[in-house]
Amino acid sequence: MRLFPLPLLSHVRGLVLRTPSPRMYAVPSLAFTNSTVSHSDQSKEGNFDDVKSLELNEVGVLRVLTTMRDDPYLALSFLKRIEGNGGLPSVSAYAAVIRIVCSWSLDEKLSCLFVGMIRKGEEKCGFSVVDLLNVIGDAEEDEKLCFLLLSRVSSALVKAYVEIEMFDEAIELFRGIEELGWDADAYTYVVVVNALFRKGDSEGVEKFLRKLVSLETRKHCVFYMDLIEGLCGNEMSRVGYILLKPLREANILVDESDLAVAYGRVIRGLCNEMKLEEAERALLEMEECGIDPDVCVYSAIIEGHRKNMCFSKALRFFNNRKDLQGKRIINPVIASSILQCCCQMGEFSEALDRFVDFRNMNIPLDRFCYNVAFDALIKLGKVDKAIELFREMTCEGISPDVVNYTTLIGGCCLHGRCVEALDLIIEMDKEGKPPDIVTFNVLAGGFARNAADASDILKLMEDRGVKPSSVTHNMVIQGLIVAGKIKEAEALYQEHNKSGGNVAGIVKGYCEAGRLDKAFERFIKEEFPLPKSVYFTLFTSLCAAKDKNHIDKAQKVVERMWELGVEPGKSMYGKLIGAWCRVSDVGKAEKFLKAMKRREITPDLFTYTILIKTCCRLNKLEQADDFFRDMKKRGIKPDVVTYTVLAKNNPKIDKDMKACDVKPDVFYYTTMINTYYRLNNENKACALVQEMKKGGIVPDVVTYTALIDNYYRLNNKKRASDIFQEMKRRRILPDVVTYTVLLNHNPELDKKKEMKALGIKRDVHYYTVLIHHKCKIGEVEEAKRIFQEMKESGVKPDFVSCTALIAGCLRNGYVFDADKFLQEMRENGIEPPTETASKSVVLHTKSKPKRFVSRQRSKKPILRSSGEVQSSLLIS
DNA sequence: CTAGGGTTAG
Repeated sequence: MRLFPLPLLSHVRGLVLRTPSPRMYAVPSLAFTNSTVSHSDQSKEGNFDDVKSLELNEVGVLRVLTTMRDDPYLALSFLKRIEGNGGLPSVSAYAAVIRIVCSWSLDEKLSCLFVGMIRKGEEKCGFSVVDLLNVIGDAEEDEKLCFLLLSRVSSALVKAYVEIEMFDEAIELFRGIEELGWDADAYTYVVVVNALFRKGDSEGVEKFLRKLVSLETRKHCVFYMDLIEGLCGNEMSRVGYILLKPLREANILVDESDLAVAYGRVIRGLCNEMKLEEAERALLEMEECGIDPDVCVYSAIIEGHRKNMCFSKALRFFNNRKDLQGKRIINPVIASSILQCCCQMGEFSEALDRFVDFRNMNIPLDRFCYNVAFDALIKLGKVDKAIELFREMTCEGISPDVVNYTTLIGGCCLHGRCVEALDLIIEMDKEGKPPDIVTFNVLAGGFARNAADASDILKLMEDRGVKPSSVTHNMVIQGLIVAGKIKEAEALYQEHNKSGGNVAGIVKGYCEAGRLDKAFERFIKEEFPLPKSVYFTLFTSLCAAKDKNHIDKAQKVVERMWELGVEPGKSMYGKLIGAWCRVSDVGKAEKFLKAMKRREITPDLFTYTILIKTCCRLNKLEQADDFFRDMKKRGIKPDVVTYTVLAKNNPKIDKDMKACDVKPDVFYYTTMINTYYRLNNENKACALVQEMKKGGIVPDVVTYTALIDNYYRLNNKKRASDIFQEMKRRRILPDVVTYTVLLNHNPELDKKKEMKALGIKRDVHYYTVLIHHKCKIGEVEEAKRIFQEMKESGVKPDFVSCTALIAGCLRNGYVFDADKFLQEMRENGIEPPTETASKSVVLHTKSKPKRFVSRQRSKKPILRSSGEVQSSLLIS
């Protein structure tokens, strides 16, 4: 942790204003005679080489140092040089240098000096730190000056101790300073808090802070502002946050704007440290005190969530803030964060809608916002619109920069519009914003993947003096493979792979082209370590695949990295185990886990949680328990997520969780409550609802939906609809699942309009309930129509929905339709059902593919074969 | 280098 520099503090204290010239090693030989040195002599000649031979006596050294009063760097190097030559500067020499350095406010240098001294040790120095302080003190006659000097020196010493992690010494020394009534500045306090913090002494921190705001030791407002700045600038925003409340209550920050600044700083600090929950809490607190947060606070929180990959949290925050909806205070920074969130979630149309909204609200938008917007258009395949928007931006007076152009050029290339891409390059030249290497790389790669001649672009680059790099070649090679031009890719590879960096393009190209086996084949042949991104791309593609064969290969990638001594990223282990879990092969996962342990790699919380979840899903409860014990044994503390997974099968785990001081949240309670209802223990479930509310945890849509579902299951329609009303009263909007539950228990009530009004799209679950119901009451035509409607609205049928329809057709004698849909299902390679919801189906469909094949081959009348299918499908 | 949790359908 770096404590320096603290620019604001230095500034406030009026430091660093006088900066001596950084002249370091030009040193006069005259210094070694006992005569006085004049400044004009200093640069004349020589160095300190004669120090050893000269046997400078103490008086001599001191006298020389006196002449260096105006040049602290010179004094420092003089001292260093004496030491370097095996000399032993006296305590007085040190004292003299320190006084010089101090008078120039070079606090950092001072600390360095102390660090060196402490490292060297008392023995080797010939004096102790206390000796030194005494000498320094004695040499200053003016009491007031002495006071100041010692304060500053001890502060630097405290800092030095912290820097070499001698926390106790630092704290002790600081207490000494306090007792003597010396004046330590805010910066020193920051250092001491840092020491306590790093020692893990949270009680000490609190005590320290309490004292700091107590009446006897109260300081000036500026001090506290500096303190907060220092804490937040050094990753101790939490401490800064703790400080706010007492400061406010003791009315120390009288000026409201100071309080606003302090809160703002703490919130921004918390966001930087990714402590978003606390940041939001601080924001609430701030508002409760009647302080208006400024726009930077909002953008910090939104951007913090985004960087944390919590996109929906960012959006939720934005949507729920009234003042942000009041449009008044949205600035381009917030706007671009929000747009980017949408894009990173893959919601490109949403991003565009919001962009348009922003624009209609007359919010000033900058080229960052525009860039996200036309990138979104490109991702949606609307290149023309993207170009249009690009032009509009220019009309709005924002002239595009190289990045804007590059985005657009990449977009053109991605959609096969190389000519336009090239036109844009020409335009860039005309506008005096010549393309850089990134632009050219994008263009060359884009040409290649569109089967255009990328070598033209390479030539163009050369002519321009932009030298193609290995990145360029990789992008072209990758593009060629994507375009299916394997031979050309290989040729280019042969030509440029001298440094060995271009397999990347080959492997990535095959990955992108979906030819994972080919990619793996090339990869495994390489004898030498590859760039990390290659391992990662290949590994990720293999992991994402559905069959075990590919996951096996993903594992080989990791093993290869081990062999070659390339450190796989931490996340790769967890991802691989996650992949094995996804295909329900806990055996393989466990085997790999053992290999990890042999390498002394401890699986992390995520990994254990995935394993436990999978075991629970597969009903291997003892094994889940084994993992649970194992993680505890290894000192990995299960968190609320782990407990949620366990609670699904074993609600009694609640005791253990509370014993471990893990706080339940709304997810956890929802699971628990649901589990107890399923176990027919309504009392316990109700008790939990109360406990949750008492604990200040607010039930959300999911909780309410679960409650509604469970009361319908208990045949208590009244209670179910009461809960639905309560939910509405609390302004918690139902979602598609809520409506699915309602529909499932009241199949006649398709609340199509109501949903539309709320902007809720019907999903595959919802349609399935509809289809199933229509089939059940014999309205197969209607079911077919709904199935069609579903497809037309862009909702992909899945295994369950198809099965429902086919079964319904068969049951009602629509044999031809059943066959038609069956075939359609096969053609679409319908994904197998996922997760627990369809566990029973998985079990029953294991033998299904065979039957499908035999049916196809036999070409016998549909009736018979459908009968076969029927037997496997109609198990309820 | 975006890995883990809650509610719904046959």
